[in-house]
Amino acid sequence: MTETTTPTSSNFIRTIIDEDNETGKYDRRVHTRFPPEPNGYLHIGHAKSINLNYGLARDYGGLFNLRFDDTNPEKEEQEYIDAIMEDVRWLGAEWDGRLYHASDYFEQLYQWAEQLINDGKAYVDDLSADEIREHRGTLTEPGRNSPWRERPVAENLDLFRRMRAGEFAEGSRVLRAKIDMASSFIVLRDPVMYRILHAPHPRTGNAWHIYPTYDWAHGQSDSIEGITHSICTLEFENNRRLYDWFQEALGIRRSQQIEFARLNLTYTVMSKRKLIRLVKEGHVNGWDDPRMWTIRGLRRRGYTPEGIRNFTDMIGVSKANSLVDMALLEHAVREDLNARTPRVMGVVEPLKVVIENYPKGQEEAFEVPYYKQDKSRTESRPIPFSREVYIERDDFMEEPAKGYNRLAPEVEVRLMNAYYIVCTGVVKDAAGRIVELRAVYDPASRGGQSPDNRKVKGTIHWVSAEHAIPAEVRLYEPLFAKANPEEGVDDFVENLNPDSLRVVDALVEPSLATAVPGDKFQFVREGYFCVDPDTEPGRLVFNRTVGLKDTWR
RNA sequence: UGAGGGAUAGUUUAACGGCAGAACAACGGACUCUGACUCCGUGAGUCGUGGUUCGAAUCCACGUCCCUCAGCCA
Repeated sequence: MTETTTPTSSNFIRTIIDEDNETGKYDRRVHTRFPPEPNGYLHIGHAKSINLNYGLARDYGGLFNLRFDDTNPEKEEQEYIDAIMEDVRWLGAEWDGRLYHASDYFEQLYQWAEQLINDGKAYVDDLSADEIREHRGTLTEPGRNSPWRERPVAENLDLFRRMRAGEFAEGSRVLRAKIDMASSFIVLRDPVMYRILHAPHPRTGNAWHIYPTYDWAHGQSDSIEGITHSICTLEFENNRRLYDWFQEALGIRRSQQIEFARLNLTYTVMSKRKLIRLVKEGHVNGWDDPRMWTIRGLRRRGYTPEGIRNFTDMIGVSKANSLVDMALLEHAVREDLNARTPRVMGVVEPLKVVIENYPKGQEEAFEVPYYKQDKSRTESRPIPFSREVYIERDDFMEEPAKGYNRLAPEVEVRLMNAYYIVCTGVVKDAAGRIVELRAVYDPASRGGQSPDNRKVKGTIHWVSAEHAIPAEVRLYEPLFAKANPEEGVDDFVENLNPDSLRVVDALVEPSLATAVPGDKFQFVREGYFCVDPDTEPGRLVFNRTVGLKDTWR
């Protein structure tokens, strides 16, 4: 019941794998990987990739690796490595001991580079970064060969070894593949394989003074690990030619790169740079702010791995650029939460109701099941009732609109699981604001059903004033006011939604006193809520994960 | 404007020469001690123009529009 699955529909990648299995291209092996660079936190877009790669391995009886693409020590940190592992694990992707780092292969990569030099397929270039750019040409004009392109093998070898030994200054030389300066694929115009960086690496320390570039490291790492289908995003389509060139030039085990469209979601931005700005400039309270679509943010907000998996299954995979409606994500998580959460009562914006004919000092309790949606579950708890209760401010209208079937003067409604009440009076303050309601109840309707079977228009939730416990409730709206945060402004932060967070003082039923961070509930008629880690003894804090669908209002 | 990719309901996708289907969203109804859930129903689509074919979203040609590439980032 907690596992809500949508059957994974076919997609172009599965079609490719099916064909490969038919032709025996990889001996019917399927081996995928998720290759994050440890320079930031994972977000919902990464979840798409993780679920895709892991799901493929799982469904085809294959293997899934987690591999850190740690080729740039200037940007990468151990802190991110730890956080990423935690998030991948939480999402449910199991790498079963196959945790690797591109840095594990630095020595092998170095040996292969020497092989390419010996084969006349790589050379040390003394040009500066600016000069290399000038020689590269443009989209419409071919590049020019570097004057160092025809260096003898022995000299290349000597220079490359000394680069490794740390003899040269950063930027003074690079190792380049010797391909074709006139190629229409700019990535093939003698791409850089190694740059000199006198920076300590989180894993290899000071062992290296040269570091491989992405293009040089990635395909070879795939080959070493026996990856069959190396899935990445669309912007690497041109790089595939280089990916193939390196594996062919080396004569090593082949793997194939397949590109898919990255996730774009309404009301969000996905670029690392922009995510970092949101955090660094304090527009949100950290990477795990529940308004963020980072894995940590979603987790804190109350999203579940199953809900996220639902979502990634629903959106599918293709090569067309797209913008997914946030409503899909919300639907996916509601579906999961609906199945798994206990139903409790919490009043988000309380309005007191005094039941005048209920004896002062009297109290009673109603035993109410937690899981009305799941007949296999029988847990329940007592909910206390007394003369004064709080109901939702929204559940009363002094002059009810047409079609409104909640409480109003002279109108009878059911207090869920308790009694029928009729509103008999409205108390206002000097400013005319309603501060309290008077009502009478029907003792014969105990439990929420009247012997005469008369119907009431509505059923509303409540808490006993005397027994309810206060809770801070954080209500969220999208972080941006526009579905496309870039729309109509120079800088996306101008589209930040000033009302993305609203904090209210709520009252919840006493059974919630023992709730601990991470616990999830449906506050009946209000939405799904999750206990926030800010909770301390005596101070309950809830996040509203997502509201219920509402066909009224 | 060199090269590489892409275009199917409002959104995301399926269909691989043979009935254009689903989910989300919208709308209507049934049910209901959650205006939820569930169920039923409605509207809504092949970028354009030609061609091949008994038959085209699918194959071909020519267009249009969108995305990517000129980091010693990934």
